[in-house]
Amino acid sequence: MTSDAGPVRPPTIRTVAARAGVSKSLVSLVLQNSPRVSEQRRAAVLAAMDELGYRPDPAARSLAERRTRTVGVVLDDLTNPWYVDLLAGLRPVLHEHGLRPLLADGATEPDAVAALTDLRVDGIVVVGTPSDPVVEQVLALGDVLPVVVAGTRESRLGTADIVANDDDAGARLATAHLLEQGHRRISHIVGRGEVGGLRREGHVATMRAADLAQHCVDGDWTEETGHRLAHELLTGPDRPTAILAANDRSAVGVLTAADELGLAVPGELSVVGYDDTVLARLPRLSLTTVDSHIAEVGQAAGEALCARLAGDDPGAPTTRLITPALVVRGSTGPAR
Amino acid sequence: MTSDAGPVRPPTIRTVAARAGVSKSLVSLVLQNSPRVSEQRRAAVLAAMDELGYRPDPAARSLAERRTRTVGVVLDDLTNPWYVDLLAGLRPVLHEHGLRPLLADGATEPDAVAALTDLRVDGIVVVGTPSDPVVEQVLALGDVLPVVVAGTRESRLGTADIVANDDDAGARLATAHLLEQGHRRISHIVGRGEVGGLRREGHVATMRAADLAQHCVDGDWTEETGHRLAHELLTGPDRPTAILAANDRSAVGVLTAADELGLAVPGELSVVGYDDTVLARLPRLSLTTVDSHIAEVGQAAGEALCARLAGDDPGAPTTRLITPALVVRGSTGPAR
DNA sequence: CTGAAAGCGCTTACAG
DNA sequence: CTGAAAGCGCTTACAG
Repeated sequence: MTSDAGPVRPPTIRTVAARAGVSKSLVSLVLQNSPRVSEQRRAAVLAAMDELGYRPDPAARSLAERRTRTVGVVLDDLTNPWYVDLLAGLRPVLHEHGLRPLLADGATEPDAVAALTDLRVDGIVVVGTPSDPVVEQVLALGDVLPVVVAGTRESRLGTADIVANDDDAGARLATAHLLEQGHRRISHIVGRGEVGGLRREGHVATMRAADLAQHCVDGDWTEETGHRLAHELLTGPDRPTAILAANDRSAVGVLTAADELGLAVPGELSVVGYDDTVLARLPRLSLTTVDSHIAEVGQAAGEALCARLAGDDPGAPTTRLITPALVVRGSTGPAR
Repeated sequence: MTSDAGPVRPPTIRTVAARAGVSKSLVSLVLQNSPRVSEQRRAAVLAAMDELGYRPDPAARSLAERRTRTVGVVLDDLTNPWYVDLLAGLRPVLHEHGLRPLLADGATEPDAVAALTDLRVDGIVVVGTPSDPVVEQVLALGDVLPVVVAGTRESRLGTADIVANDDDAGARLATAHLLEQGHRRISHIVGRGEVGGLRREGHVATMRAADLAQHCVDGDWTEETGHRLAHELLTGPDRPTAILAANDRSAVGVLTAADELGLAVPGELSVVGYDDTVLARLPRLSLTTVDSHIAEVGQAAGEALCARLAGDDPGAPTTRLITPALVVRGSTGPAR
């Protein structure tokens, strides 16, 4: 027969103190690795903690410390592997610094940033192109909270540190690759926002340097739009021999259009994506693309935020660009 | 010139009480929608909150309430779209009940469950086939915390509620579809764990009912293994005319093997996956598969957990199975 | 090097 | 219907 004392409460510093024969404060000092504790008592306290299975209560700690050791991460769409890969780089950095990520979906939840500040996060990482409400709320934050933008250069967020892939350079790599393969009629399906603009600039500059006409059409990052635009491009006059899509998802739409039209890839059409997502790596797609080293972007973003939180970097907002790399697969070949 | 009063502290119930001219406790009662507050004072308090932009501090609330309104979600691999889709169903349910999910990676972090209990989560959802350490830790929990297993039937976790796709039924649907197409030599690439076993059973039972020989080979859910096993099957004696893979990822490996061997799909080989992930929907793959209605599984799991937390269901562990549906695409066709 | 006390911002009985 | 008080489990000056 067990006594009916209700649910057992987990041990507290008080329990630990009693067991170790010291005061509550001493336990707290041990918890924080304070040097002002004798080795003997420290050992006694640690032993007591171990025996009792003591674990500090995060809520109590947050309340007393006036910080939560959590970081808000605003993202758009976890379905997009791009975000998942970036998180894979960000998460370990936060973990090493004793911080936990709290995810919020900026697309479905317009008040994502407000929701995070309600949770008293210590800082915020905005991942990818932020929606207008997100930008507004971040600006409204002023500088009460450190904010880092990861994965996109967002000029409206002037007070935030920025870590992004060098989209301009990536688009240059991709375009140069197509030129080397002898392509001259190259179309570019542009992406939205500043990232889309930067990729277009890199493409256009490279085409111009080669004295070639540029042909850009406005897309929106989605497979559907890539599909539709590619269909138009491939059935119109002066059919391009190569299409540079703003990202892998658009490129997948391009492949679909080519398949439907019976155009061999890369025999009759070369296709390049951007991001090197899992899609690009599928053997059936085998998409030439640009690896944006997105996990590295996430890692650098985490480091930037931790530096701000540590307070050792009170300087002006920084921008750090990660250099991308071309990944040649089966969707590109010589122009014929 | 602004006064240098340090960082402004957010308003507390004390601030609100002062502004509304009431006591702290009254503010707290309003916060909890208590009926024992006069309309007039309630209005005054709400107005004060609004003017001050008051938001309750979750840490303080957690500490006083002795619960955190958070739910630990143990998963294996966010890279797998299956998990993301399940989360999409789970998240809204938790949200409606004022709960927040805290994600933990059971694969990379062996102590995931312990980490979550350290955070004082109110309950736990184990998603997918749990690793051995996860099972051990959940069992060690006893019944101090409600646990729901989502997406797999895990017999070792006898005290937990279970919500899963009816894998047996799904495998029957898939196999029946192949039989209808006239296939007689069908191989099955089995998945690991209980889910793999259930899918195999459904397949085997259907084959047996049709008086056909079964041919199962052990896989492990991955593309690589699917690829390797399919290669063996397709180059061996008595080449199957159809392969049922345990999941979409394995099926992608099968497609790759078929492509390499120059076997037309579905002309010379029909391929079926399971899960209806984004992979299956790619036009270039166009994979016939079984939709496990995984978002619905996530939703039901959330509801089960909330019921436990509400305490209105102190009964024995429940098991709820979601009925899957066949999705016919381009990777299956008549046997020739 | 150690301890007693105040405080973090809430909720919850308990009196009135 | 309302208020004063104690308490949740921790940290942080402040004395010794």
